[in-house]
Amino acid sequence: MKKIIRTSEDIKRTLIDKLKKNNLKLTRQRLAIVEILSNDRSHSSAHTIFEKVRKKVPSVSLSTVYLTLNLFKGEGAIKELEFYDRENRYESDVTAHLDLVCLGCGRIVNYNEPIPMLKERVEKKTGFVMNRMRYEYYGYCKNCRRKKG
Amino acid sequence: MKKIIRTSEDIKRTLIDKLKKNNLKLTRQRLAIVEILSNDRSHSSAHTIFEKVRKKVPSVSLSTVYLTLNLFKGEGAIKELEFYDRENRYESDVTAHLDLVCLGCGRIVNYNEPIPMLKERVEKKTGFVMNRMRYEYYGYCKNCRRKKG
DNA sequence: ACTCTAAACAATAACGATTCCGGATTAGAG
DNA sequence: CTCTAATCCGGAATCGTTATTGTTTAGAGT
Repeated sequence: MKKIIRTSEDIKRTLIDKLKKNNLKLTRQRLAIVEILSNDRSHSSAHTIFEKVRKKVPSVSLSTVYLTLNLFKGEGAIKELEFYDRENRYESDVTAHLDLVCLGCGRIVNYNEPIPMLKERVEKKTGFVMNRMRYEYYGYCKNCRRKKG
Repeated sequence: MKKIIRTSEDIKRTLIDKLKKNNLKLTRQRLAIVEILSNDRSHSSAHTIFEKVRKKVPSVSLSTVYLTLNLFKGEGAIKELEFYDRENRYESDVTAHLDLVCLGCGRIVNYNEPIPMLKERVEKKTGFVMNRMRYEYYGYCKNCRRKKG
Protein backbone atom coordinates (compact mmCIF):
# COMPACT_ATOMS: atom_id res chain seq x y z
CA MET A 1 0.00 0.00 0.00
CA LYS A 2 1.69 3.16 -1.24
CA LYS A 3 1.17 6.43 0.53
CA ILE A 4 0.21 9.24 -1.77
CA ILE A 5 2.47 12.14 -1.02
CA ARG A 6 1.12 15.58 -1.64
CA THR A 7 4.03 17.98 -1.96
CA SER A 8 4.07 21.65 -1.06
CA GLU A 9 4.11 22.36 -4.77
CA ASP A 10 0.93 20.34 -5.27
CA ILE A 11 -0.81 22.25 -2.53
CA LYS A 12 0.44 25.59 -3.78
CA ARG A 13 -0.85 24.81 -7.25
CA THR A 14 -4.23 23.79 -5.87
CA LEU A 15 -4.60 27.00 -3.91
CA ILE A 16 -3.63 29.21 -6.83
CA ASP A 17 -6.00 27.28 -9.08
CA LYS A 18 -8.82 28.00 -6.64
CA LEU A 19 -8.11 31.70 -7.02
CA LYS A 20 -7.97 31.54 -10.80
CA LYS A 21 -11.10 29.42 -11.12
CA ASN A 22 -13.02 32.01 -9.11
CA ASN A 23 -11.60 34.99 -11.02
CA LEU A 24 -9.87 36.24 -7.92
CA LYS A 25 -6.82 38.40 -8.32
CA LEU A 26 -3.39 37.00 -7.63
CA THR A 27 -2.30 39.76 -5.31
CA ARG A 28 1.03 39.85 -3.50
CA GLN A 29 -0.82 39.31 -0.22
CA ARG A 30 -2.65 36.23 -1.41
CA LEU A 31 0.40 34.70 -3.04
CA ALA A 32 2.43 35.20 0.12
CA ILE A 33 -0.28 33.50 2.17
CA VAL A 34 -0.44 30.63 -0.33
CA GLU A 35 3.32 30.24 -0.06
CA ILE A 36 3.14 30.00 3.73
CA LEU A 37 0.12 27.72 3.89
CA SER A 38 1.54 25.26 1.40
CA ASN A 39 4.86 24.90 3.22
CA ASP A 40 3.54 24.89 6.76
CA ARG A 41 3.08 21.66 8.69
CA SER A 42 2.68 23.28 12.09
CA HIS A 43 -1.01 24.23 12.00
CA SER A 44 -0.33 27.96 12.26
CA SER A 45 -2.71 30.53 13.69
CA ALA A 46 -3.87 33.60 11.80
CA HIS A 47 -1.49 35.76 13.82
CA THR A 48 1.45 33.48 13.09
CA ILE A 49 0.64 33.55 9.39
CA PHE A 50 0.25 37.32 9.61
CA GLU A 51 3.77 37.64 11.07
CA LYS A 52 5.20 35.42 8.37
CA VAL A 53 3.45 37.27 5.56
CA ARG A 54 4.76 40.54 6.95
CA LYS A 55 8.29 39.52 6.11
CA LYS A 56 7.37 39.38 2.45
CA VAL A 57 4.68 42.05 2.34
CA PRO A 58 5.30 44.41 5.27
CA SER A 59 2.14 46.42 4.70
CA VAL A 60 -0.22 43.46 4.99
CA SER A 61 -3.03 43.73 7.51
CA LEU A 62 -4.41 41.11 9.83
CA SER A 63 -7.86 41.50 8.34
CA THR A 64 -6.53 40.54 4.94
CA VAL A 65 -5.04 37.40 6.40
CA TYR A 66 -8.36 36.47 7.97
CA LEU A 67 -10.20 37.29 4.77
CA THR A 68 -7.92 35.12 2.69
CA LEU A 69 -8.00 32.23 5.11
CA ASN A 70 -11.80 32.34 5.12
CA LEU A 71 -11.76 32.42 1.37
CA PHE A 72 -9.72 29.22 1.14
CA LYS A 73 -11.72 27.67 3.93
CA GLY A 74 -14.92 28.34 2.02
CA GLU A 75 -13.44 26.59 -0.98
CA GLY A 76 -12.52 23.62 1.17
CA ALA A 77 -8.89 24.17 0.23
CA ILE A 78 -7.69 24.45 3.81
CA LYS A 79 -8.94 23.13 7.12
CA GLU A 80 -9.65 25.33 10.11
CA LEU A 81 -9.21 23.87 13.57
CA GLU A 82 -11.61 25.81 15.75
CA PHE A 83 -11.18 26.73 19.41
CA TYR A 84 -13.15 29.04 21.64
CA ASP A 85 -10.39 29.81 24.11
CA ARG A 86 -7.38 30.15 21.87
CA GLU A 87 -6.64 31.13 18.29
CA ASN A 88 -7.98 28.97 15.51
CA ARG A 89 -5.36 27.07 13.55
CA TYR A 90 -5.08 26.39 9.86
CA GLU A 91 -3.63 23.59 7.82
CA SER A 92 -3.43 22.81 4.15
CA ASP A 93 -3.73 19.04 4.59
CA VAL A 94 -7.43 18.49 3.98
CA THR A 95 -7.33 14.71 3.90
CA ALA A 96 -9.35 12.97 6.62
CA HIS A 97 -7.10 12.55 9.62
CA LEU A 98 -7.01 12.76 13.37
CA ASP A 99 -5.46 15.89 14.92
CA LEU A 100 -3.57 15.55 18.18
CA VAL A 101 -3.61 18.72 20.26
CA CYS A 102 -1.12 19.17 23.10
CA LEU A 103 -2.69 21.07 25.98
CA GLY A 104 0.77 21.89 27.31
CA CYS A 105 2.56 23.61 24.44
CA GLY A 106 -0.32 24.01 22.01
CA ARG A 107 1.43 21.95 19.37
CA ILE A 108 -0.84 20.15 16.93
CA VAL A 109 0.28 17.15 14.92
CA ASN A 110 -1.48 14.93 12.47
CA TYR A 111 -2.00 11.26 13.05
CA ASN A 112 -1.88 9.76 9.62
CA GLU A 113 -3.62 6.49 9.65
CA PRO A 114 -6.98 5.79 8.05
CA ILE A 115 -9.69 6.72 10.50
CA PRO A 116 -12.94 4.86 10.82
CA MET A 117 -15.67 6.81 9.10
CA LEU A 118 -19.27 6.33 10.10
CA LYS A 119 -20.48 8.91 7.59
CA GLU A 120 -22.79 6.83 5.39
CA ARG A 121 -24.09 4.85 8.33
CA VAL A 122 -24.88 7.97 10.33
CA GLU A 123 -26.58 9.64 7.40
CA LYS A 124 -28.82 6.67 6.74
CA LYS A 125 -29.83 6.31 10.39
CA THR A 126 -30.35 9.97 11.29
CA GLY A 127 -31.31 11.82 8.12
CA PHE A 128 -28.45 14.23 8.66
CA VAL A 129 -26.30 15.00 5.64
CA MET A 130 -22.72 15.65 6.65
CA ASN A 131 -20.26 17.97 5.05
CA ARG A 132 -17.50 18.30 7.60
CA MET A 133 -16.05 16.27 10.40
CA ARG A 134 -13.93 17.06 13.38
CA TYR A 135 -11.86 14.42 15.02
CA GLU A 136 -9.35 15.48 17.67
CA TYR A 137 -7.61 14.10 20.68
CA TYR A 138 -6.45 16.41 23.46
CA GLY A 139 -3.64 15.47 25.77
CA TYR A 140 0.04 16.02 26.49
CA CYS A 141 2.94 15.35 24.17
CA LYS A 142 6.11 13.55 25.19
CA ASN A 143 8.01 16.79 25.80
CA CYS A 144 5.38 18.38 27.98
CA ARG A 145 5.04 15.28 30.14
CA ARG A 146 8.80 15.16 30.63
CA LYS A 147 8.80 18.76 31.88
CA LYS A 148 6.13 18.06 34.44
CA GLY A 149 8.12 15.08 35.75
CA MET B 1 -26.18 -6.69 24.67
CA LYS B 2 -28.15 -4.48 27.06
CA LYS B 3 -27.90 -0.76 26.87
CA ILE B 4 -27.09 0.79 30.19
CA ILE B 5 -29.56 3.57 30.75
CA ARG B 6 -28.42 6.45 32.82
CA THR B 7 -31.46 8.29 34.13
CA SER B 8 -31.76 11.95 34.99
CA GLU B 9 -31.79 10.91 38.61
CA ASP B 10 -28.48 9.06 38.19
CA ILE B 11 -26.89 12.12 36.62
CA LYS B 12 -28.34 14.43 39.23
CA ARG B 13 -26.95 12.25 42.00
CA THR B 14 -23.53 12.17 40.34
CA LEU B 15 -23.38 15.94 40.04
CA ILE B 16 -24.44 16.52 43.64
CA ASP B 17 -21.92 13.93 44.81
CA LYS B 18 -19.19 15.83 43.00
CA LEU B 19 -20.10 18.91 45.00
CA LYS B 20 -20.19 17.04 48.29
CA LYS B 21 -16.93 15.19 47.68
CA ASN B 22 -15.20 18.53 47.08
CA ASN B 23 -16.78 20.22 50.11
CA LEU B 24 -18.62 22.63 47.88
CA LYS B 25 -21.78 24.22 49.17
CA LEU B 26 -25.13 23.07 47.89
CA THR B 27 -26.45 26.51 47.04
CA ARG B 28 -29.79 27.22 45.43
CA GLN B 29 -27.98 28.33 42.29
CA ARG B 30 -25.94 25.16 41.98
CA LEU B 31 -28.87 22.90 42.70
CA ALA B 32 -30.96 24.65 40.07
CA ILE B 33 -28.19 24.23 37.52
CA VAL B 34 -27.81 20.56 38.43
CA GLU B 35 -31.55 20.11 37.96
CA ILE B 36 -31.41 21.61 34.49
CA LEU B 37 -28.26 19.84 33.36
CA SER B 38 -29.49 16.45 34.44
CA ASN B 39 -32.81 16.73 32.61
CA ASP B 40 -31.55 18.42 29.47
CA ARG B 41 -30.91 16.42 26.27
CA SER B 42 -30.65 19.45 24.00
CA HIS B 43 -27.03 20.47 24.55
CA SER B 44 -27.94 23.86 26.00
CA SER B 45 -25.75 26.93 25.92
CA ALA B 46 -24.75 28.89 29.01
CA HIS B 47 -27.29 31.58 28.16
CA THR B 48 -30.07 29.05 27.73
CA ILE B 49 -29.21 27.48 31.06
CA PHE B 50 -29.05 30.96 32.58
CA GLU B 51 -32.60 31.71 31.40
CA LYS B 52 -33.86 28.41 32.76
CA VAL B 53 -32.19 28.90 36.14
CA ARG B 54 -33.72 32.35 36.37
CA LYS B 55 -37.18 30.84 36.60
CA LYS B 56 -36.19 29.13 39.83
CA VAL B 57 -33.66 31.62 41.17
CA PRO B 58 -34.48 35.00 39.61
CA SER B 59 -31.43 36.73 41.06
CA VAL B 60 -28.92 34.35 39.51
CA SER B 61 -26.16 35.91 37.42
CA LEU B 62 -24.65 34.70 34.19
CA SER B 63 -21.20 34.55 35.74
CA THR B 64 -22.44 32.09 38.33
CA VAL B 65 -23.74 29.87 35.57
CA TYR B 66 -20.38 29.96 33.78
CA LEU B 67 -18.54 29.37 37.04
CA THR B 68 -20.66 26.36 37.88
CA LEU B 69 -20.43 24.88 34.41
CA ASN B 70 -16.64 25.20 34.50
CA LEU B 71 -16.64 23.57 37.89
CA PHE B 72 -18.48 20.51 36.63
CA LYS B 73 -16.42 20.50 33.46
CA GLY B 74 -13.24 20.43 35.52
CA GLU B 75 -14.58 17.42 37.37
CA GLY B 76 -15.35 15.71 34.10
CA ALA B 77 -18.99 15.56 35.13
CA ILE B 78 -20.26 17.35 32.06
CA LYS B 79 -18.98 17.74 28.51
CA GLU B 80 -18.45 21.08 26.85
CA LEU B 81 -18.85 21.35 23.10
CA GLU B 82 -16.61 24.21 22.07
CA PHE B 83 -17.14 26.64 19.20
CA TYR B 84 -15.32 29.81 18.27
CA ASP B 85 -18.16 31.47 16.38
CA ARG B 86 -21.15 30.57 18.51
CA GLU B 87 -21.90 29.79 22.12
CA ASN B 88 -20.41 26.69 23.66
CA ARG B 89 -22.88 23.97 24.51
CA TYR B 90 -23.08 21.67 27.49
CA GLU B 91 -24.32 18.15 28.02
CA SER B 92 -24.41 15.81 30.95
CA ASP B 93 -23.91 12.66 28.87
CA VAL B 94 -20.17 12.10 29.20
CA THR B 95 -20.06 8.69 27.58
CA ALA B 96 -17.99 8.47 24.39
CA HIS B 97 -20.26 9.34 21.50
CA LEU B 98 -20.41 11.21 18.25
CA ASP B 99 -22.16 14.61 18.26
CA LEU B 100 -24.06 15.67 15.17
CA VAL B 101 -24.22 19.43 14.73
CA CYS B 102 -26.77 20.98 12.37
CA LEU B 103 -25.35 24.05 10.67
CA GLY B 104 -28.86 25.19 9.81
CA CYS B 105 -30.72 25.32 13.10
CA GLY B 106 -27.84 24.74 15.50
CA ARG B 107 -29.44 21.62 16.90
CA ILE B 108 -27.03 19.05 18.31
CA VAL B 109 -27.94 15.42 18.73
CA ASN B 110 -26.03 12.42 19.96
CA TYR B 111 -25.31 9.44 17.79
CA ASN B 112 -25.31 6.57 20.19
CA GLU B 113 -23.37 3.75 18.71
CA PRO B 114 -19.97 2.58 19.87
CA ILE B 115 -17.35 4.69 18.15
CA PRO B 116 -13.99 3.35 17.07
CA MET B 117 -11.35 4.47 19.51
CA LEU B 118 -7.75 4.69 18.47
CA LYS B 119 -6.65 5.91 21.89
CA GLU B 120 -4.20 3.20 22.94
CA ARG B 121 -2.84 2.82 19.44
CA VAL B 122 -2.24 6.55 19.04
CA GLU B 123 -0.60 6.83 22.45
CA LYS B 124 1.80 4.01 21.72
CA LYS B 125 2.77 5.38 18.31
CA THR B 126 3.07 9.07 19.17
CA GLY B 127 3.99 9.35 22.83
CA PHE B 128 0.98 11.59 23.40
CA VAL B 129 -1.14 10.80 26.41
CA MET B 130 -4.78 11.62 25.75
CA ASN B 131 -7.34 12.82 28.21
CA ARG B 132 -10.14 14.10 26.05
CA MET B 133 -11.51 13.48 22.63
CA ARG B 134 -13.73 15.36 20.31
CA TYR B 135 -15.68 13.68 17.60
CA GLU B 136 -18.27 15.69 15.69
CA TYR B 137 -19.97 15.73 12.34
CA TYR B 138 -21.29 18.98 10.89
CA GLY B 139 -24.08 19.04 8.36
CA TYR B 140 -27.78 19.63 7.91
CA CYS B 141 -30.61 17.82 9.62
CA LYS B 142 -33.69 16.50 7.86
CA ASN B 143 -35.78 19.57 8.75
CA CYS B 144 -33.27 22.10 7.55
CA ARG B 145 -32.81 20.33 4.25
CA ARG B 146 -36.54 20.24 3.70
CA LYS B 147 -36.76 24.00 4.22
CA LYS B 148 -34.09 24.70 1.64
CA GLY B 149 -35.89 22.48 -0.86
C1' DA C 1 -31.49 28.33 66.99
C1' DC C 2 -27.37 31.92 66.64
C1' DT C 3 -22.89 33.41 65.26
C1' DC C 4 -19.27 33.59 62.33
C1' DT C 5 -16.48 33.29 58.30
C1' DA C 6 -14.84 31.41 54.20
C1' DA C 7 -17.22 30.37 50.18
C1' DA C 8 -20.22 31.82 46.85
C1' DC C 9 -22.66 35.27 44.65
C1' DA C 10 -24.26 39.45 41.47
C1' DA C 11 -23.05 43.07 38.66
C1' DT C 12 -20.16 44.83 35.65
C1' DA C 13 -15.71 45.68 33.53
C1' DA C 14 -12.12 43.61 30.89
C1' DC C 15 -10.41 40.57 27.45
C1' DG C 16 -9.25 38.74 22.92
C1' DA C 17 -10.11 36.52 18.59
C1' DT C 18 -12.65 37.52 14.72
C1' DT C 19 -15.51 40.36 11.75
C1' DC C 20 -17.08 44.64 9.90
C1' DC C 21 -16.62 49.10 7.69
C1' DG C 22 -15.16 53.18 4.91
C1' DG C 23 -11.74 55.22 2.52
C1' DA C 24 -7.25 54.28 -0.17
C1' DT C 25 -4.76 51.25 -3.30
C1' DT C 26 -4.04 48.10 -7.11
C1' DA C 27 -4.47 43.96 -10.41
C1' DG C 28 -5.21 43.18 -14.74
C1' DA C 29 -8.63 43.64 -18.72
C1' DG C 30 -9.08 46.44 -22.68
C1' DC D 1 -1.63 53.44 -20.31
C1' DT D 2 -6.18 53.96 -18.43
C1' DC D 3 -9.79 52.68 -15.78
C1' DT D 4 -12.47 50.54 -12.35
C1' DA D 5 -14.09 46.89 -9.68
C1' DA D 6 -11.72 44.16 -6.61
C1' DT D 7 -8.80 44.25 -2.92
C1' DC D 8 -6.57 46.08 0.84
C1' DC D 9 -5.52 48.64 5.27
C1' DG D 10 -6.45 50.30 9.81
C1' DG D 11 -9.22 50.61 13.27
C1' DA D 12 -13.68 50.17 15.41
C1' DA D 13 -17.25 46.93 16.67
C1' DT D 14 -18.80 42.48 18.23
C1' DC D 15 -19.72 38.98 21.46
C1' DG D 16 -18.86 34.91 24.30
C1' DT D 17 -16.21 34.18 28.18
C1' DT D 18 -13.37 35.41 32.19
C1' DA D 19 -11.79 38.47 35.91
C1' DT D 20 -12.75 41.65 39.57
C1' DT D 21 -14.84 43.62 43.56
C1' DG D 22 -17.94 44.42 47.01
C1' DT D 23 -22.10 41.91 49.06
C1' DT D 24 -24.57 37.85 50.56
C1' DT D 25 -25.01 33.28 52.47
C1' DA D 26 -24.34 28.11 53.53
C1' DG D 27 -23.49 25.46 57.00
C1' DA D 28 -20.00 24.23 60.74
C1' DG D 29 -19.41 25.05 65.47
C1' DT D 30 -21.47 26.55 69.63
